[in-house]
Amino acid sequence: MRMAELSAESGVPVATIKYYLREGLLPPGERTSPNQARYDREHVRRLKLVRALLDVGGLSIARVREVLDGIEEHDDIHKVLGTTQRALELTRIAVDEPTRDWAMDLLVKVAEERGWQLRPDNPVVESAVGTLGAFAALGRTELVERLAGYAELADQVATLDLAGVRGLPERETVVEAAVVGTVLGDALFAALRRLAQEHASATTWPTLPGRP
Amino acid sequence: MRMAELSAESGVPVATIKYYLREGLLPPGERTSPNQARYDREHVRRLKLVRALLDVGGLSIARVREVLDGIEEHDDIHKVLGTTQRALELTRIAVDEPTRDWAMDLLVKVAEERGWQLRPDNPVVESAVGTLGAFAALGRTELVERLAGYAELADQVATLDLAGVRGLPERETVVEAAVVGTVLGDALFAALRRLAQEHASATTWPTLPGRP
DNA sequence: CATGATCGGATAGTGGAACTATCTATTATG
DNA sequence: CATAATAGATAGTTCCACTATCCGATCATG
Repeated sequence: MRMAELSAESGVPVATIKYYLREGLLPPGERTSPNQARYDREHVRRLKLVRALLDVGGLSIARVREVLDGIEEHDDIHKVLGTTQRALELTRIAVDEPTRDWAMDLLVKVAEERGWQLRPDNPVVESAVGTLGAFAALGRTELVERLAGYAELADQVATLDLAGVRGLPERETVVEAAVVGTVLGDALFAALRRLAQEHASATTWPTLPGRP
Repeated sequence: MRMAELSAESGVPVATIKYYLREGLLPPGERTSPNQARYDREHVRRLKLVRALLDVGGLSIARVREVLDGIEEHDDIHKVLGTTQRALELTRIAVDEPTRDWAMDLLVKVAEERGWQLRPDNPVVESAVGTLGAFAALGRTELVERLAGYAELADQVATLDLAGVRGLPERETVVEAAVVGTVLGDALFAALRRLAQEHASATTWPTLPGRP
């Protein structure tokens, strides 16, 4: 397979493929002569993965490279997932000290309840605290009453997530499935949640009208 | 309150506030003379909302404007939520016809199971189909077996979401709470899901090592 | 009431990200 | 052998979210 075919197969323009090659998102093709190369299904597959991470996952080029490098090294699934989670760089919002402390306390309490262990260097903890802080800054503190409920549901979702990667044949498959599941999983669940919200909203307020 | 104080209060630079004013993300202050204006707590609050939508929600300036305009008009909570969901513009990925059909069939089946009604002009449906298509393109079709499970959990999450906005005093509060909940809720649940995944992963593969 | 800081508003500039286009020298193909 | 495609290098483009600079008016202070 040559460049033009790879482009046609994947739907990615030639110039863009060259850009991804330069950026290290796509391994170079197999050389057939000093300035010619050949590509295969693996390249098509990788290209689809890159587009999914970019378009669906909303990652930047630099983050995609980090994730892919993590898959490549694949010495420990936890490390790969750690890299992936870091690459997703959820939230980074500034919040004042008291709000931050409030949010951290809240999270610690819920985590204890669920048996989660929070390591302070975990960027996900930062994200969660930042998001909780943003809620608080907007006056939505009644969230507290529901947080434990969300945490319990998150546990159930995570169990389903794990079921999806358990029992896969090869370890590289496991790693890649975990990455895909992590990145695309958010987008999928968010969409399902919207549909469910619409349904719930329509049944709760069948024809809630204009002003009170 | 004048510009400098508004900036100090919100942590947003003066130049940026002016930019938001130009872009219509922040209503103009109350005129005290032809070229002076005064701002109040509402402006601080709005500014925090804007930053949350930008930083946590990851919306673009243009999308934030759409959402805010939706809140302003607030004639029907469903319309506001519709605008918000459109503004979140989840996924937009190209997928070939057969894959698309497969994904749509799958989604329709699950929606019927749950009593959700899918209107074809709903952009969320587009998102869901695109994401499912991306999974399929990457060979992760075993997702099918778990989709109904995710949908059920999405229903439960949505029920919790609704509980958070029900019983709020004023209707503008309801609308704003719904918007905040929709945008920040994704970020929060994604973070919780990560923490839960780490927990589940650590207990499933306590010390899963290098290569097989 | 003078004067220096701050203001609103207009306009222009900046830096990063993700491509996209052009060029050159080579290689493949009918 | 003529035409087209290729790899690789470099430069250019577009969009976005700011950021900086000016200007003339206004405020706050002594």
